[in-house]
Amino acid sequence: VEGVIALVRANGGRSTHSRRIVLETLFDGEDCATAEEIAAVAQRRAPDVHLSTVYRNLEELQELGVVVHSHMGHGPATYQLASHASAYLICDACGARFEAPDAMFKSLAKAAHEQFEFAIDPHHVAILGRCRACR
Amino acid sequence: VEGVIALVRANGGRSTHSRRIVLETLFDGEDCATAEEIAAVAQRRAPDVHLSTVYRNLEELQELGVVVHSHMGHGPATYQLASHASAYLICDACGARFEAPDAMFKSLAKAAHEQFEFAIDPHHVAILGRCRACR
DNA sequence: GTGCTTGCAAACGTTTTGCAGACTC
DNA sequence: GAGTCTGCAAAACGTTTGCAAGCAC
Repeated sequence: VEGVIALVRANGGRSTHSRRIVLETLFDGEDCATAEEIAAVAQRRAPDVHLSTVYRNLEELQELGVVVHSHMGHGPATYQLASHASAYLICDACGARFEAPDAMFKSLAKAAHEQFEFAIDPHHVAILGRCRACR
Repeated sequence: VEGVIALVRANGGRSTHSRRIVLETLFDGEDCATAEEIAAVAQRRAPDVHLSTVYRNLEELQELGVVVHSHMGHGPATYQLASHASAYLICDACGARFEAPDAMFKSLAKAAHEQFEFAIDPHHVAILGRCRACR
């Protein structure tokens, strides 16, 4: 937490109350929260932390490489610490979420590189499909 | 084109001017158009075809299995005939789009099924990453 | 005091919805 | 005539932006 604040500072940023609370929320909370969820939790500690401030801080933290976002099917984007990032499988019908090990994407990554010289980022968008129960 | 209209009818739908034009646009146009693009093309033939009508028709055609949509990175969703559906790789930086053969997803599909009994739909969301030029 | 940050409100782009009239059957 | 479909306007949704006041340094 303090380490990130130091990094923010090293890049000309400042150590503000809101920034700290957003960061703490990210470290405390479960993985993969939407901006709105993060704001809600942060507001329990400081009611004035505004949703737009959360968005702005998340964007800055992404530029610093501390945070990444991913698109989980149809809903809003979710944010998490870069160190916790992972790929997900999401059921289109019931929303069930499975954390997919990176190894699962190895051969897709290889094929994409061989055929198109394309480097996939499996964390950035969740793969949609159908879970067992919904099939 | 007529076949789909027949299918629509079989499901209690009606053969309207707008419906026909949206369908023709889908068959004529290139793959993967946004709702707005489809509306723009349709409006060249019939200026009154409204964007919301396009959305409504696309949704109905999806329920019938004639059309599918996919999410192409950050932009709006795109629509295409189910028979033309394919997976895509999209460069996060420049937007370059590569059509990925389904075979590329075979081992990911297998792994997802073995580990989670999850059936992936590789067409529904494009895989993001970086193309050669942007790396 | 400089200038980064914030809260708020208002805009944005995409998609959905409510409604009265128009159309298909 | 019954019921679907349309155009339009307005709302909804997630996200971004402009601005004046506030805070960190």
